[in-house]
Amino acid sequence: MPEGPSIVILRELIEDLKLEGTKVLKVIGTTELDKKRMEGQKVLAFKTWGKHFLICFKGFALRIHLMMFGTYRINEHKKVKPKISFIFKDNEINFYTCSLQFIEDDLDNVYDWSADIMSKKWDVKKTVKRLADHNDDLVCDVLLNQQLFSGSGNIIKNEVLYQIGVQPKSKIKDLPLIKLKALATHAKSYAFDFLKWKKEYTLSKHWEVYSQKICPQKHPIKKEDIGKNKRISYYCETCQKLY
DNA sequence: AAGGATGTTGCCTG
DNA sequence: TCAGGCAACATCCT
Repeated sequence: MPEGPSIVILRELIEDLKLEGTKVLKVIGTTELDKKRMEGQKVLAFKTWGKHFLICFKGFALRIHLMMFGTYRINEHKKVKPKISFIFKDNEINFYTCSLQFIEDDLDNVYDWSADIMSKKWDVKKTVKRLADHNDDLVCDVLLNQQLFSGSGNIIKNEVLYQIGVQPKSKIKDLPLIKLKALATHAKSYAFDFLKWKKEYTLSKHWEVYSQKICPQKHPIKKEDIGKNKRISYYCETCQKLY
């Protein structure tokens, strides 16, 4: 379900309901969090930061993270009980298998909005500069680093590395500047292609390496657990260079 | 139809 | 003491 673009789709769907400024009438669900706290409160805004979906109330916000298996339903529900459900006058929003957390601080203190690849504030030049602090990191790890590429996940990581012709095990310090720029540029452009394809239900048709057995050039694809978190990297040893 | 995976946290161990 | 490893969470597609 969730890489940054999927969360943007969720936000857009909810924005269409025009619920900002209206009150939550009831909050139910299996979560242990204080649901009463949100009842009768006006939603000031729905925001996203990378994979985080944020419901803003006066003085606090609820952070919803769909993790690996999270789902939601808008004005529908699944058979299983929701983790949390927001009942409005004419609408209901249900979230399943997600991680929930209240944020008490001002969101501007908590989040660097410019780190979100889906944000207008996200910037190639600035990201390339920031990469200088990650010289010893593998390129596959920086693409999962939510402080640098917030919203990027394993699909975006693998597809971007194929697009720029770089193997996941390459270290940042070994990449020529042009590849660092390509890394940042393609991360952003692929995230927006992801958004477009996801809306068309054609995302998986566009995968060139992720979950594939051969690359577009008909070479075999390697599948290997690489990096700090041992996430799966799919890559082509021929089309992608090891620096 | 069993196995794997779009993610993150926090505990345990050496 | 701290970094690394790994379980836990829980669902759906292949």
